[in-house]
Order: sequence, then structure tokens, then C-alpha cells
Amino acid sequence: MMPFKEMSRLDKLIHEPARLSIMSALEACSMAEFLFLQELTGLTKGNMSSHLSKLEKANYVLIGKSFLRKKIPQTTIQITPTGSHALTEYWKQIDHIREITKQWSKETNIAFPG
Amino acid sequence: MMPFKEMSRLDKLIHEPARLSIMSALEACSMAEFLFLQELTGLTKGNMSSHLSKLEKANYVLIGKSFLRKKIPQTTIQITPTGSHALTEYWKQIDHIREITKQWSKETNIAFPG
DNA sequence: GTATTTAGTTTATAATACAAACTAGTTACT
DNA sequence: AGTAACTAGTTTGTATTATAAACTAAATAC
Repeated sequence: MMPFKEMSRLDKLIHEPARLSIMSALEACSMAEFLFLQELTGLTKGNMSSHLSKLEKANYVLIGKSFLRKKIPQTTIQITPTGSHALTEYWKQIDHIREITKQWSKETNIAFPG
Repeated sequence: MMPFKEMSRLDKLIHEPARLSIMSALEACSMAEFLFLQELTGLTKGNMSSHLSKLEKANYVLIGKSFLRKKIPQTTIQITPTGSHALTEYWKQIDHIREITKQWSKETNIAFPG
């Protein structure tokens, strides 16, 4: 069993820490504002913006632009079913990797103890 | 509670999938040869070499060069206590993040149900 | 009417993952 | 003996990308 090749198949769009935090936050809220999300994650605006663009391009999030009282721009972000599924799969994959790594480790330590 | 900023503190040297697979493999074997490790991880030689250099510079692995029958070069790699500790901490951090995210998620869903 | 703030986007830079090209030595072939 | 091809890596170049700095557009303050 070769668990290690599995790691290279991790969804890199989600694996990146900034995006992992965005996706995790969005999974918890049904909808979030740009600035709220920024505060939660501690990212700069520029950073937030570009990461969100990537997530949007992959259809992991839905971005809506509206105006508060027809004046102040407000960007709201939601996770899509696709994104939610991808996040779930990501954690499943992490769990799977850890499990089979542990398993392989046990076998190997019998072969090469100490 | 703001779990999401924690993610940006993940040890990036370990987080990178290629290196995570190297470190996981090394944690299982007490010592591994370059080529064995390459086969396990599915990385190219160039890739292996540069990732190992980075891990060595951080003192996460110990690289030893010897010659088989005084002829064929053989590189052996071991994880160091520092590296082993870093890997353990990495998984701990992942667990912690997941846990507090789940917690935060629960709270948030009470505030914004549906 | 100018200055500052708000809510983002775009651009530029610095880091880095990756593979291709290279090195140094070994074995195979004729 | 001499050349070709293989082995075990390393170094170099390229392409991607994470990040922050600079910019935009509109609103409010003075």
C-alpha cells in the first residue's frame, strides 16, 4: 500500500491555508460579507479578493454584489454545493491519508523495527 | 473564537503535499534511501532533491551520503527529532483547527440558521 | 470644493513547485 | 580500448501563485 502518492492529489485550491480558512468560514455561515470574512480570516483585502476570484472561477463560491441603501457597495459570498462538496472531500482525503499512513507505518515498523 | 486565523500559522514546510508525503514516509521508516523515497512518493528526482534540501536546511531531516561497495553513491535520509516533532505538531494543529471550526460552525448556525 | 474614508480590484513582486538539463561516475558493448 | 547508455543525484530555468502595494470609484467630512 502506497499512501504517499495520495497526498499529491489533494485539492490544492482548498489546501492553500488562506482559502481553506475562507471555505471553512463559509461552510459555517450560510452567507458572509466580504469585510466580515476578511476580519475572520485576517487576510488583506487584496488577498481576499484574489483568493475569492479563484474560488469563484472553480464555482466553489457564489459572489453577489449589491448596494446598501443603493449607495454603499456590499459584496456577499456564499459557498456553493460544489464548494461544500469539495471541502467535505478534502477532509475525507486528509482522514484517509492519515489512516493509511498510520497503517503503513505500523507494517513498516515491523519490517524495520527500532 | 476565531479559528480561521490559525490556518495561516500552519507549518508551510510540512503543509506542502510533496514534503508532507516525504515526512510521513520518513516518520514510518527509521531510515530511507533516496530512490526508495522517490518511489514511495512518486516525485521526480529533481523535485525530491530540492524538497529534501529545504527539509535539511530546517533540520527536519538528516541526509547522509555514502558509497555502496565504494562505488555507487547512496543517499540515506532520516527524520530528525526536530522534524518528527514538527510533524506531530502539524497534525495536532490540523486537528485543533477542525475541532474549533466545527465548534464555531455550530454556534454560527444557531445565530444564522438555514 | 478639497481631503479622507470605505469597499473593493488590479498590478507588481517575491517566493516556490516543478521538470528539464546537466554532472560525475559505472557498466555494457564491440 | 573506446564509445554508448545507464545510474544517482544536483543545478538551472520556467511557470505558477501567494501576497502586498498601488489604484479606482464612490461617499462622507470639513
